[in-house]
Amino acid sequence: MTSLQQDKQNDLLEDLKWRGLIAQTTDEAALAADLKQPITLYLGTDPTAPSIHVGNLVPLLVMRRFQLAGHNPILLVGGATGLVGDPSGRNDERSLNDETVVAQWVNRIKLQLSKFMDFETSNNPAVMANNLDWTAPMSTIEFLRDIGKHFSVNQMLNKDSVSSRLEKDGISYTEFSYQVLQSMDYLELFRRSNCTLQIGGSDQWGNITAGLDLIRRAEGGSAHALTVPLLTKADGTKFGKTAGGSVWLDPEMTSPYAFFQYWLNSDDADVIKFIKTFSFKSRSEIEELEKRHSENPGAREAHRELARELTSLVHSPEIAQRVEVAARALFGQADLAELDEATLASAIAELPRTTVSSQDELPTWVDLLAATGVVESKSAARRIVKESGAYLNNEKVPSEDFRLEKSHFLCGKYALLRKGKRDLAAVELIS
RNA sequence: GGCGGGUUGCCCGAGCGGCCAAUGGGAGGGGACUGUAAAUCCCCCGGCUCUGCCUUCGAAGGUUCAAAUCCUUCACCCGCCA
Repeated sequence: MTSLQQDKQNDLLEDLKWRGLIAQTTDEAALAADLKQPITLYLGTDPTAPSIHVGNLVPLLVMRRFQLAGHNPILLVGGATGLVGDPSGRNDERSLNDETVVAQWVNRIKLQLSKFMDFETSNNPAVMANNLDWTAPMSTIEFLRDIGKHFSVNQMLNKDSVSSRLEKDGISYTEFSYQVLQSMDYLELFRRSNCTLQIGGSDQWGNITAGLDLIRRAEGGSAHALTVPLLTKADGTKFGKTAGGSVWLDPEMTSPYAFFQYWLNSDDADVIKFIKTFSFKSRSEIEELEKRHSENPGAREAHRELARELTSLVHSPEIAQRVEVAARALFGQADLAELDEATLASAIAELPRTTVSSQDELPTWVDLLAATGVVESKSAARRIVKESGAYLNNEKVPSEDFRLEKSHFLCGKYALLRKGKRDLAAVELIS
């Protein structure tokens, strides 16, 4: 090993700590010692939706930091556990998803996860795994004799994810068993790949340590756990959620424009924490940004950097560039009439939009806004006008029955609808 | 299997025959102030062909001039007993 690599590995835990990315670990000194050599570690993600969201990104990027430091990452997708449902962090029973649906989600999520890790490097390429591969073939008898025998129900009941549910509406046997399945994964990867570290969100602590117990009982082996804190926001609302739901990585589910805007609109009080969590900038770069941010938060330099870096990472640098230019063009400062058609077209491409035919009588502003899907109903659109939050090409819409005219279309083609300060949509006029 | 309690709008939760599109809180939305922040204050928050009309209070029937509110059946959830 080169001395450079050695430095990197020694710095890893320190760097994670500084970034606030460690909630809990098993014996930290022992972990630090083990990390002096490349180790194999894994992160599991269950397919509970067709896409992962920004919350899933937190431990995923920690995995990336481990790979950059020379360790061997295994990304596990929960083809089996996703069929069962993790009770952790939930106060009610999940509804079961259809097997074929979960299988589709597994494939989509694999694809998404793979973007964040290097599978090609000769040193320590990332590996993908699916726990369905070893869970599905196992018989009930094997499960009960070889695995179940190592679990004490008393201990299982004491896990927070179970006990909190027992105090409320109860828990099914299915979800109660979840911790056993996840433990089997860790055991399997320990045996197969000498995987000795599992990473997860802090709600996974119970499931991970259950795995450590299983490894000890079944193999007499020892391994580590490292959890990442649940990311919180200063205003107490959930990280990664907007009015419309989660912020997804799939561009069909959350447009890159909306993705960029999510970060750009971060609370001042959160932005540095987010940068530490997600950014691959160096410590000194981040400290410099933090200084500039506290001197002049209104300039939003840190916000902008965060939005750029993450949109580049998740989508692409080209897309990041495009949505930023679009936002600049559309956000008020510039006179819309002065934008050339190409700029306008590419900016509008990022927005929710609808089309109207120039043959027909042009609809009202209310009808059009509803058609773009920015509001749920025409009543909602009317309310916006009534409350004077409605704009057409940055000019206030005067009345509920305000109808568009041909002259409103910039370059003869596009009209920009706005609801409130920052919710934009577009109308395209087609012949 | 028996007995009891419950199922109300995005969430929590009042209402318990007419005054109910349904109190209150949270979330969400618009405005003012700002910086496409936060906090604060004001307003809104089922739908529509919108001074009126239509559809909602687990589902389906019924009683009544009138039901979220009463009755019947069904479904699901929770508790206690077997």
